[in-house]
Amino acid sequence: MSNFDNFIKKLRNSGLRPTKQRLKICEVLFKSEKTFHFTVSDLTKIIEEKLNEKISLATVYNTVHAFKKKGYLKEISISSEKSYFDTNTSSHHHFYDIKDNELTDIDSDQIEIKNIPSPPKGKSIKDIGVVINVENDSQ
Amino acid sequence: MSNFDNFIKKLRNSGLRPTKQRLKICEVLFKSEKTFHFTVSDLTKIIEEKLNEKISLATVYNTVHAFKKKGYLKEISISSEKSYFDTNTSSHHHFYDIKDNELTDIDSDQIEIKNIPSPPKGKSIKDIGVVINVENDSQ
DNA sequence: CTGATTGCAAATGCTTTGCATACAA
DNA sequence: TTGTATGCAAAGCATTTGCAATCAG
Repeated sequence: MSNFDNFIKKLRNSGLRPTKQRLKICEVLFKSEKTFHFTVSDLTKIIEEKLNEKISLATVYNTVHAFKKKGYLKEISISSEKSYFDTNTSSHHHFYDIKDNELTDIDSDQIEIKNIPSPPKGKSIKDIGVVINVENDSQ
Repeated sequence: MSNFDNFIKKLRNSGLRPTKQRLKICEVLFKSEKTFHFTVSDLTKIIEEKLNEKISLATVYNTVHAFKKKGYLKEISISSEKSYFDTNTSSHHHFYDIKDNELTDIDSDQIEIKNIPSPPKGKSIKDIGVVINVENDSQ
């Protein structure tokens, strides 16, 4: 079965109509096994430059949010300047290069967090995110 | 010595002229021992409502950035929706209530992180941030 | 057909900029 | 006096919204 058919199934299964635009975006995001990080503007650029297609910005936002809601994407809040999305939706952490705006994944089991303090009264923990800010050695 | 004089010294020491606006903002941010989190719009509102003063938005941004650069404030990137600043400039972590947009500090030594993976080649660790997302129990 | 989706342009919200005016030293 | 800082309005940018046109089922 081709990727294409998989994407159609994937979308159908979650109640999203497999439109041309959504399939294009699937192609960019989920074609490879490799996960990656992107901003909406990255994604738009890829669609325009690599695929030579034009999808309305509103639709890209729309789709990214739909995919996020369906759990195909995760939003990462690391920089106040840029809003990143991650095709790796499993619980994991990140290295973040402040200068280069570059994200690298860290497997969840690669880091051990001990002594997690109890959350404020009446609240419970939903998720833990670790960001390790890094910088080039020589500069 | 009054707070006021302290603020003047503080500003002078870092090469910032102690203007009326900057002193007002110091008053809001550093009067109490307690540290807190705020957005620029929070800060503007406090100045207007509590102090009954009017400081131009541009100046508020200006000052917050100047204070950040001088190390009097820290910027926290937790939510892609809001940009928070923290009067607690020591290395520490946060609980974050996604629904209420509420931040709570966690002391740095309250959490132990083990097995910190080595950073990408040629980069070194500058800082580690842990965000524990929480949610109200009953909803 | 019929509701979902798209695309455009306008609107929003936050932040920055340019520049004349006011201020601190 | 001289360079800083302020304040305003305009500009920028990312994101959202409204709505008519289009598409999928």
